[in-house]
Formats: sequence, C-alpha cells, structure tokens
Amino acid sequence: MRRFCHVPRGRLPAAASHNHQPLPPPEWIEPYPDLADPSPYASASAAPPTPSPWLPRVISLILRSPPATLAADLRAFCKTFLLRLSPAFVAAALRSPQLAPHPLPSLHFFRSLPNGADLLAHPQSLISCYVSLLHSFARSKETAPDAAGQARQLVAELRAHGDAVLQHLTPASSASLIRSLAALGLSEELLWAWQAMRLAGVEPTRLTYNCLLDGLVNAGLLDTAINVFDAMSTEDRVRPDLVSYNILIKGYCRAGRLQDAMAQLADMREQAELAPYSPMYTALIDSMGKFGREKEAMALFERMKASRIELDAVTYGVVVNRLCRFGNMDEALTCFRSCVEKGVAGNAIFYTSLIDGFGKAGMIDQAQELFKEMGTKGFVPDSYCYNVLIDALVKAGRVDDACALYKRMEDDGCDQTVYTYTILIDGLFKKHKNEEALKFWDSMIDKGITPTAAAFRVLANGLCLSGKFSRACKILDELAPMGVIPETAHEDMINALCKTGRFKQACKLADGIVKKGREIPGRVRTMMVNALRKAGNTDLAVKLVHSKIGIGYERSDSIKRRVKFQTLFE
DNA sequence: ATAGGGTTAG
Repeated sequence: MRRFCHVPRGRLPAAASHNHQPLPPPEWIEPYPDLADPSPYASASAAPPTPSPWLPRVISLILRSPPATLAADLRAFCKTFLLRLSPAFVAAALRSPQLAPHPLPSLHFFRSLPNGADLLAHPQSLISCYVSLLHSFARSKETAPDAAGQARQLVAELRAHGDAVLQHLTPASSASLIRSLAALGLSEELLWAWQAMRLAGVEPTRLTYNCLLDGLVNAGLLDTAINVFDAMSTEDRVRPDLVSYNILIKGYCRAGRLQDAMAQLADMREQAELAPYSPMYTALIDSMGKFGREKEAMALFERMKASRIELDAVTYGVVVNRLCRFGNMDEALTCFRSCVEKGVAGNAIFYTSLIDGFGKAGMIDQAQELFKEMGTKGFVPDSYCYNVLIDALVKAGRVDDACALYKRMEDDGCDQTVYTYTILIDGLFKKHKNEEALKFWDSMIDKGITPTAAAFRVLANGLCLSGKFSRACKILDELAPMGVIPETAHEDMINALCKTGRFKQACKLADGIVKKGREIPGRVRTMMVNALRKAGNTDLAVKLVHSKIGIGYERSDSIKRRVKFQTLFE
C-alpha cells in the first residue's frame, strides 16, 4: 500500500508565486518520501520505493544549467519551491542513471551545494556522493577531460575526511570505489581504498579482489598483483577463479614473462577439467607475437586448434593481426575468410587489422576495398578503423584524401582521437603544409584532447625541421598550465634540433631544463654524440664522449657544479 | 559486474 507519494513534499510553484503571506521555513526533501516517513505497510510491499518527483526536476536543472550559473539556479529553485535538498537526496541524484553518464555536471552540482548540503553530518551520504562521482568519471574516462586528475582530486578530498567518515564504507560502496579506481588506473588511490575498506571491517568479495588485481596489473604493479593473487589462494572464500588467472596471465604477458604465464596456464589446467581457456591462450598468443616470438605464437595457436578449446573471434582476431603486422597479407586474408566460413562472425576489428596491414604494405587500393567491404557487411567503422585508413592514405602521399576522411568521421559521428591528429599532423608537416598542421593541433587542443608524447613529438619535429624552434617551445609552454607535459617532450625537442644540426640550441635547451630541476636522461647524450658524428662533427663528438657533460659535476672554487651542455662549445 | 584482440613513432 502506498501513501500519496506522487505529491511533492515541497510547495508547488503556484502556491509560492501567489503567496504574499510570510513564508514558512523551507522543507527538506528526501529522495524516497515513502521511506523517509514509512507507513506500517511499506516494508510488506514488494514494490521498489518511489522516487520523489523532485528528483527528476533537480536532475534536469543540473543538466540544463551552465556551470557558471548552476549554484545560483539551484538557490533560486530551492527558494521558489521552499525546499532544501537533504543529504540523501543529493546522494540519490548523483547516483541516478540520468546523472551517471555526465561527470562534469555532476561534479558542478556537488560543488554548488549551499553549505555542503549538510553532508558532513551524514557520512553515509557523503561517501555515496564521492563513490558516484568516481564511478561517473571512471565510466567516461575516454571522453571526460582529465578524468583521472579529477578523480585523484576527489579521492584526496575523501581521504581528508578521515576515519570518522570512512568507517561508514559499506561492501557495496567499497566495491564500487575499487572498481572505479582500478578502471581509472589510479594505483596509489586503489591501494589506499583497499586499506580503507579493510579498516572499515568490510570483507572483500572475489569480484573486488579481481578488480584490485586487474587495476594493479594495468598499472604495471605486477609484484603487488602476485602477492594479492597468493593471498586469494590461501582463502577458501575467495579462491582465484578463471578471471583471476586470466588477469595474472595478462600481467606476466605484458611484463614479457611468458614462461611464468605458460606456467600459470598449466597450473590452471590442473585445477579444472574443461574451462573456457580461450582468453588465456589468446593473451599468450598475442604476447608471443608482440615480443617477436611469432613461431611460438603460431605453435600455440596450432596447439589450441588441436585441443577442444573453442576458437572465437578474439583468438582469430589476434592471429590475423599478427599476420598483418608481419606483412603476411595473403595468409592474413585467408585466415580471416576461413574464420568467417567456420561461422565465427567477423567484426570491425578484423577489418582494422587488415586495412592497416594493406596500408603499411603500400597496397592502398586493397585497404580502401576492405573499408568498403566492411560497410556492405554492416560493420560500422569506428575511430580505430578510420585512423588506420587515414594513416594508409597519408603514407601513400594522399594527405588531402586523408583530411577528407577526417571530415567524414565528424559527419559519421565518429570521434577523432589523439591518434587521428598525430597521424594527420605528421603527414601535413611531411608535405610542408605547416600552417595546416598547426590548425589541426589547435583544434585538437580546443576539443579538449590531451596530446600524448607521440603527438607532441611529431609537432616538435615538424616545427624544428622547418626552423620554427621557438614556436615549438611556445606551444610546450602553453601546455604546462593545462597540466600537460608530454613525458619525452624536451628530449624530443633536443632530438629534433640535433637532427637539423642546431647543436648550440639543443645544448641551451638541455641546460635550461636542468636549471628547472629536471633530469636529462642519459640517452640524450648518446643521441647527441650520434648526431654530431653523423653531421661530420667528429671533434665535438669525441669531446662530448670524454666529458662529464650531462652526467657529472665539476669543482670550481670548492663549489660543485653540474657540467653544462653549453661547455661543449667553449 | 571483474579477464583475452585493432590505430602514432625510428
């Protein structure tokens, strides 16, 4: 039996706007009025609680309102209808499926709450808000700008609330937290969350364990992951399952420890009779190929075929990709066709590998043919697919066609990625279309796409090769306030300068970086030596080799000083 | 719900 729960508990607009009498104080609104004020029959009812009608209204206000005015809009809304958002209401709004796909509006809402909406007095709701926000950023980490950075900030805030709040972590909120942090690749925060969960007395489930394992493996913390796996193995309740094994095998594969991965596979095979081994074999075949052990990869594929393990689209996809990477296009195409004949459905990923293979082999016609074919088969090209074809066109010297395809991506509603821009910028510089290349760089930044080290490398190379060294420096400086410093940016600039024979400038840049407290990796020295040699500047190359430039210190006036790169020219 | 595959670069 339900009460009149469809009636909003706040005052209705008509009542508020025509009321000239003194107004009563605002009323708290709860997300689920029937729970806030339960009738004796409520618990007997199997029906889910009915959300307050205010919930969708507030949510649509959050989604409609620009960030700059959201706080004021919320205040006005609450004033008009004489209501106050309860902590549980705020938490429910952030948890709602309507807000979950929109991390930024959600975050703005959270930040615009008057007096923090009393959340501090309600740690359960406070935790729920943070957990929902983190979940929201995790699921849109590809599209939300700097999702990981935002998430890191949120975790720092949550941590700062201390144990009094964190002891209210529930099994569900801890699990969600761990899943989100693992997905975002925040390993330090992930380990903290694990500890906080244990401190709150929450027992991890196998799923939570697996999420932790996967997060650690993806962050490259294999040793920690192995410890976690061993800890699982000693506890009956959460013994490693197929997924745990798979994650660990992936970790070994990525670290190049293929022997250990094989041993893990054998270990797994002892544990169970007929299990879905396909993912483990696939990971191994893929890694064997990527570490240059093509023969062993194919041997493993044959072993898989001989056993009764099912070969699915992913396994075939890996094999086709390895053949394409090897330039073995006949065999790749044959493998793909036979896979389809066996009833395993093709997909866009197969086509991406094949188009890329043909493109890299300089067979642009075949690449375009396959792009057409996939359309007729009903597979929709995604950004990977567009990127490989754009790359193929660029490599064939057809930059204009590549740019046309870039436009078509837009029309097809397919998001351009940092790869798209890197490929095009590189191609345009190689055709000496510098201004166009810079335009693409700007539109990438405008779109909120974070340039990678590779993206900056093609820009720095292109600009330095055409003598526009200072322009490259300026762009690098502009990135810093955005929190973007491509890892190898300085190194790449030095490299580009050396390649064009501007050694003095390269040395000046290197010294400037050291002065800012950054280290110059040893390989920069090696690279400089090689470039000097190549330029026929043997004397300077020899001088550099026998000096302590970039690696050591000298004493003068009993003061220890770094040996500057510029001393090369003294 | 957690696990395996595709795109830059010398």
